[in-house]
Amino acid sequence: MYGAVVEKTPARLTAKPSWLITQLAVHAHRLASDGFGEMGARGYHYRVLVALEQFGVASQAELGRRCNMDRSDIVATINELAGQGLVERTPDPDDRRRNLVTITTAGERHLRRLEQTLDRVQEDLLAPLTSEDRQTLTHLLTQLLAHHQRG
Amino acid sequence: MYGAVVEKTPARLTAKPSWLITQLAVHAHRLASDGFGEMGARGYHYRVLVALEQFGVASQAELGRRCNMDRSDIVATINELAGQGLVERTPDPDDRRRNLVTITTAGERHLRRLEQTLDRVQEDLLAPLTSEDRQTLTHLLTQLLAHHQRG
DNA sequence: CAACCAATGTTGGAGTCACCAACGAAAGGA
DNA sequence: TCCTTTCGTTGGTGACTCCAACATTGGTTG
Repeated sequence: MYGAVVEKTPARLTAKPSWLITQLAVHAHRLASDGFGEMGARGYHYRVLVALEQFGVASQAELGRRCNMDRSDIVATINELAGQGLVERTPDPDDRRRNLVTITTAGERHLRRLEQTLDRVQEDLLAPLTSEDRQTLTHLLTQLLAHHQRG
Repeated sequence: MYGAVVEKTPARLTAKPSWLITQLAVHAHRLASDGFGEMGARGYHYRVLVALEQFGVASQAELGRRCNMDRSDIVATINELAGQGLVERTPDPDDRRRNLVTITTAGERHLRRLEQTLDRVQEDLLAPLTSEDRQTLTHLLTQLLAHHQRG
């Protein structure tokens, strides 16, 4: 009984924060994708809906900046969301370059369901941590992210 | 002077650990990819080389388990590494299903350079944190990752 | 006003990473 | 011997990130 020899991944890897972060991101992404996928959505959809619900009508370029998404990816996302009747895209009368994107009531309803799914994901993701540890982790990550979004 | 109106991303997003982790992973990945890219490598190459150097000769399936990679992605990676003379692939005489993959001295040299690049990445990534905070973060992330790789 | 520059939406692509289904060959256990 | 598992391989898919180019429009400056 030597115990199952679960193949060990190199310590050189597991010691590196970049490894820990990216691998954990894989799990986070999988959890979220599974949940979103069940309702025909994906991460991009959620991001845009949240931004719309939080700040109201916005141009596509604004949405891109707020959600950390490329303009071209916004186009595709809005196409999909509009196709499902979750947002509406109308030309801005004050600036004919822009489109104004609004969330519909169906979109808000959809967002609420996505939100619930994502809350469960957070729970799963942080399951082994005490609430104090979760707070510490969130604080450290926030610090790091803030630093990298400016510099 | 209202200050630059840097478009704010929704608090609903920035409060979620899954958002923080995945966005930070984006930065980590970008930093690492930039460094690796300058020497014609990518993450998969590094992972495999580290595993080989740490545990010696291994079959492709073993490498996949150690590096958290799909068997099919191992094939492509070994093809590329072998094409550059960084690893060698030879059939296992004791098990004719397997290939034995060995790192070459050129591979070890290449790995050392990748390692240096990645060390700089860790520095960049964690720049704003004290060494104590870094330790805390590493500990928390390790806990989480361990949990999600079993369950 | 004219010339220039910046922003916007859009198209069409790229690369990385993760993952899946299927296959033949080979090994191992019942 | 059958049955199952493992292995390497091929050939995909999807999500996310990012880039280059273009025409249209807005704003600014000479």
